[in-house]
Amino acid sequence: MDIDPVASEQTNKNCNKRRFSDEQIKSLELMFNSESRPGSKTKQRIANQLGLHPRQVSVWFQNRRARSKSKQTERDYSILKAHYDSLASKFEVLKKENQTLIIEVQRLRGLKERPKDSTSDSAPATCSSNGESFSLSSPEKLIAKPEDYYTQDEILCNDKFEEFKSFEQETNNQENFYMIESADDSLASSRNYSSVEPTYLMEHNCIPNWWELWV
Amino acid sequence: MDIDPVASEQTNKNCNKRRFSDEQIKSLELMFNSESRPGSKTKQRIANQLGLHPRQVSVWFQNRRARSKSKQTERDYSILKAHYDSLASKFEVLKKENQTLIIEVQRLRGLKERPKDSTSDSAPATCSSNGESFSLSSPEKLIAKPEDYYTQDEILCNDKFEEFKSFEQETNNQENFYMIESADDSLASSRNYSSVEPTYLMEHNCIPNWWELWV
DNA sequence: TCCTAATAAGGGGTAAAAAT
DNA sequence: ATTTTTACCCCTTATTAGGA
Repeated sequence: MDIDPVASEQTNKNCNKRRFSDEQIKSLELMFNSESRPGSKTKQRIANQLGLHPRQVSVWFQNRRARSKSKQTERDYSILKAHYDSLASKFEVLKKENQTLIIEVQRLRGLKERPKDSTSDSAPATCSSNGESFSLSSPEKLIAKPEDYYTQDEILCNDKFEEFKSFEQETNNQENFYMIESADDSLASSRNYSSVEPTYLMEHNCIPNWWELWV
Repeated sequence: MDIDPVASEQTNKNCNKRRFSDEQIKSLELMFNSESRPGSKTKQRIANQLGLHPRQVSVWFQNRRARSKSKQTERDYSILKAHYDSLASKFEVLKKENQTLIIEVQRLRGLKERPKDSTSDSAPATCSSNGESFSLSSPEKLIAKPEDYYTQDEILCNDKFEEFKSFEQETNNQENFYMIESADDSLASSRNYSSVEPTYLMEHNCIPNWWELWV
């Protein structure tokens, strides 16, 4: 009833899902690169060339387009993530500079109002080198800044993404570094780090991940 | 050798591509919500309940998991984008504050060294509003950033990034505003602040970011 | 009638359990 | 210890429903 046997060596009658040969795939990919949406006649030509039904060629291009699109979503993610990381880095730099400026302002004000003071030697208190102390909690404590909160918040989220997007992990120990400052309850959701399933999907672990909770 | 148990491999006589009924789908979805990877016996039970081959149930769950995973990527994207936006907004706030601080420092220094100065008359002179370059070079020029390497070639071809780009661009205006004060690095980079020792700020631009260390 | 989105199913590859 | 079975992943082919 269905498929005509025109160009089919393989019985296409039943849903024989034989993969196309490597050459066929190669040619199709080549055509796809030059034109992802060929017209009917082009498809017909391709079909004749490769010994496929025009219908198969059509379907192949459709599927190929869909595949391309879905792959692009992943690429979008990593690009956006790169931008996020970059921005986070800049954020940190800016924050440190901000701290420096605050200290400088204090120093200058001290100079202005008092002859000299040793308030400026408190500069590099917590923002020392190594990675863990990154999220130094509010170095601007000198002058109460309303922005103090966003450090942990942002960084934590960033790490969450690191966690659940990395395909191979094995490094579950770095959670400590933000746990240090997450002593308060505001980060209760971090319990999920232990259940983030590194291998593609959740295993027998039936705990839903945090991002699944609001679908 | 053949598999008699539940999930018999018996090829469906014909490729019944009929979609499952809405009821079947509904039940399956319900089961999936409670358990995305049912065991054989569960699948058998479901199959019996819904009048499907165990094989079909198995396949359905597999496909459903795959679907879930790919949707997850999209959700990750929007979550990440939300975080990006949030961080960007905080970045802007911080930047404005930074500018205020710079002006204040200038004012204080002016007070100290000269009787008076009008350094605070910086107006948004150059609000360039041209379009597409997301990786506009500016916002962080005040401190040389190694992350500037991501250039627009990765960005183009992304329709998803349209909003993203436009946001970046819209935040650009204030950057220019800020740049006025920091056109030369004499003020912007805290390097010149004599009292505070800010070398830790920008000496190691090429150090990988802390979150890159364990990706 | 073209398309896209969703989806059922085939088939290869693989890891771990079960059987030899 | 090896082979076989089983279950699952990934990717693919094909079908169906619906939109412009």
